[in-house]
Amino acid sequence: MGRKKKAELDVSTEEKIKEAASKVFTQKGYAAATTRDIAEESGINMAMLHYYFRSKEKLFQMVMSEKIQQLFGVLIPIIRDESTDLETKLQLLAQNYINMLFKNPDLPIFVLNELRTGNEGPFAQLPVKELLEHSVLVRQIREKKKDVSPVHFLLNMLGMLLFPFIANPILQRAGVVDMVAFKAMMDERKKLVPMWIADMLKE
Amino acid sequence: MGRKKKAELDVSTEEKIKEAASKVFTQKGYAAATTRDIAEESGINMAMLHYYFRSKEKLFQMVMSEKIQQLFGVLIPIIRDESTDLETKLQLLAQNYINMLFKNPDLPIFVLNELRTGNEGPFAQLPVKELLEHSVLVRQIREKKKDVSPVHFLLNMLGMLLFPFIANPILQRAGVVDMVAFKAMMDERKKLVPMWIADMLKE
DNA sequence: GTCTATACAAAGATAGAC
DNA sequence: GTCTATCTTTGTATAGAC
Repeated sequence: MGRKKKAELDVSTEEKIKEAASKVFTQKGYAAATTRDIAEESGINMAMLHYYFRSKEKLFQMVMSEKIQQLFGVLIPIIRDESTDLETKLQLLAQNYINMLFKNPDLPIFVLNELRTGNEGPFAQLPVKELLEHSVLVRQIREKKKDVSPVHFLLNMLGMLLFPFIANPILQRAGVVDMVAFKAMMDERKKLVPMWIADMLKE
Repeated sequence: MGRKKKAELDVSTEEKIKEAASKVFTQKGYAAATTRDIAEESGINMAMLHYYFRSKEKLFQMVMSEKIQQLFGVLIPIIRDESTDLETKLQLLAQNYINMLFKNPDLPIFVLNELRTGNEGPFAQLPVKELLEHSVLVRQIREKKKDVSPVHFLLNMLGMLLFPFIANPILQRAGVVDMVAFKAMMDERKKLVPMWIADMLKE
């Protein structure tokens, strides 16, 4: 049994901790999550947390970096693709983003809230400025619509995709939709949102 | 000096605590906020917190109720107004909501995050179902556009209004906009968003 | 009503045995 | 590498004097 091997047959302890941390941090937020929660969730004890990661803070940084990648990573290749036209990009963005959000419904609020309350670090990774000002998508938008800043349309797009997931808990609790109806609605939006945005870019 | 009088010349202790609590809870979130923070911020000591409110939790409930009112209260009278037409409503919603969000930029993520992480209570106050299914605004939308659920348009509207404020910290840190540019952009959106929504409702 | 001092619990970190 | 037991700090709640 190689003790220091990184890739074991079963999931390594380090990986188990990371997964548990990811789950607990996302559900409760950084401040409310305790190392005891995480230890329990991963089936090991607190001493191991300290052995692998040195502190709650370090562990959180690790999780956060991944989450930010999850939240924006899908978008980047599509935005930069030279070979697809604007309409195609809008459709791909809507489909991929909604699919990703179905798998990680808590992600947006969690990330944005942690950012807001001070844990800012890992955002430096993202080439936000380039994506919003010099990407292929932005160039294509500029060609179509010269009198309004492309940033408006990107905010519209993301807002229309993300906001329903943010509002979902409220909608469900109020009985406006159940899980099935919400899923159906978001599937409709995969077609509707790109269409609406395309219309905004006309004339 | 009437000791039990509620309305004094200067701000009452109770009010000072509430204001401090509002500030600290909003900035840090429930879990990260401490009663020590709040006491210090309000210039009094922790014992007073317990004297006026019985616990951190109770104090939070109080703050939260107000926040939810702030976040949705402006919208309700506009949505229910029998005397205005659809276009007017869209314009009023955009203007009033953006103005409110300028004054309380942290509000949306804070409230939605606290809701997400479990403090659900005070949302029962809001007549969400009625507003989204039987309000005057919804009726007016249905008359214009019969083949798509009104909920889609309300999500679009709120998404386009709220999301920029949610994304603002990221935009500013990335250097896409500064405070002045963001303000200018949101002022543009007061006209643009109602226009876009109106276009979605055409034909 | 307001303060100082303190009880009590929870949480992060770590020592030391195996 | 992994565990149990414990130290230390921080946070909520409260007792008791004024």
